[in-house]
Amino acid sequence: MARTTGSHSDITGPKVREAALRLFAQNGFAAVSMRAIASEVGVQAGALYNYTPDKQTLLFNLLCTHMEQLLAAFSDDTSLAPVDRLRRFVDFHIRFHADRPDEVFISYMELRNLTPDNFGAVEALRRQYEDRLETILQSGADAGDFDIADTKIATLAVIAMLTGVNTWFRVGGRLSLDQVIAQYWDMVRKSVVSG
Amino acid sequence: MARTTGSHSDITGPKVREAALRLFAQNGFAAVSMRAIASEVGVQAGALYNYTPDKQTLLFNLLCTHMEQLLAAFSDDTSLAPVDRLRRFVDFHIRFHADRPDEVFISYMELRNLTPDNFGAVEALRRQYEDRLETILQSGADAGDFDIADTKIATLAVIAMLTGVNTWFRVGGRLSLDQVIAQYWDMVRKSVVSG
DNA sequence: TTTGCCTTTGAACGAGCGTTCAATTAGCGT
DNA sequence: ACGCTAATTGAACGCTCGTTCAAAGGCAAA
Repeated sequence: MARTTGSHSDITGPKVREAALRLFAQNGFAAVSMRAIASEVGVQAGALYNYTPDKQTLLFNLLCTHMEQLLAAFSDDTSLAPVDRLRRFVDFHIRFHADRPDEVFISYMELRNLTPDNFGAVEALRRQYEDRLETILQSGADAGDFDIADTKIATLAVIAMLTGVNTWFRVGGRLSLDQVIAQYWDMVRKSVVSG
Repeated sequence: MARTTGSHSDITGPKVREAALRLFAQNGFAAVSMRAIASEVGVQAGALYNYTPDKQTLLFNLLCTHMEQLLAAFSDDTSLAPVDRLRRFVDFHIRFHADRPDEVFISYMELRNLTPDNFGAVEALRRQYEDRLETILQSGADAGDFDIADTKIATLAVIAMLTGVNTWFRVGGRLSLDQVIAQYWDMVRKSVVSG
């Protein structure tokens, strides 16, 4: 049985993941050494291997956890009108991603550093998230509320547009998050509603 | 005077840049060794240093060249109506980027591997390109053709949406490039025109 | 106080890294 | 045919990499 009181494991474990997340986001997976992560945590490199079998798995767990939290955090409300479901999605997506810039960054930048198996697992989670939006767009198209030539393309277009916020938005900048969300919602709504 | 006929320099030089571009796009700058590039070209690693002072400059030149070609390739026609100028921009952006997936990829993924000076230079070029679009949006807003709360945000939103095409579009896929452009133009137009 | 396990250290491993450079090759101008 | 020089080789430099592991440390239970 693992020790609880006085165990460093419960402290060091999260610190390892936090340091890896920050450093991967800042410098890129390939450019961050295990020694650099260990130094950030305050231990020697060898100690990291109590918390991850290897560097690859460390990255994979960060990406997987992020995607799972993303999926768990959004719940569609199919009783609403499609336009309101879409509004909720836009609001959620921008807020959730603005809260987690590092996780979002590595989720887009470090996919190629995953082994094929790990990449497949993360891709499947991402596709699940995209499907949530596509379902909303399809509902609106079926109801005649939306005018969309191809819902798959519209899904990817909207997500790309919304996720782009993360490349420039900073808390305390010229615009508040609410202002940003308002404008993006205006653009997204107009881009899909029937003309 | 450099030799021309029979000189390997004129052959090896471009081959080095092409190999570096492909490998950087495929595996990431940090994960590609000079020996890997040399092997792709068919020379030893030392020979690369006839064509670049170092690995960093090799990356910088690829990004710089790409941005300069992008700026040189698009010319706005201010005599057209704003909506037509915007249509031309959307068409150009998607086509130009779809033609150069590797260049676009490294231009977004490898910015952080540039030294601060080199990063600044590439960023300045990128901002120039963004300004081209913002000018168009501003003209349309001034003329009352567009309804845009903040032209800077709209600029970034549109570019993010359009550049997102590169993450999934493949020649020979379900949709032709013309079909893709048509739908993106429809969405972009609706997202900015007066409602 | 002793026992026993969890945690960490610190050294070591083989490998690969970017870069340099003297020596060699090979082809053009003469 | 020869000399010149651009182009390339191949070895070497010092360094960092991910990972392993025997040894040591430290805390809880007995």
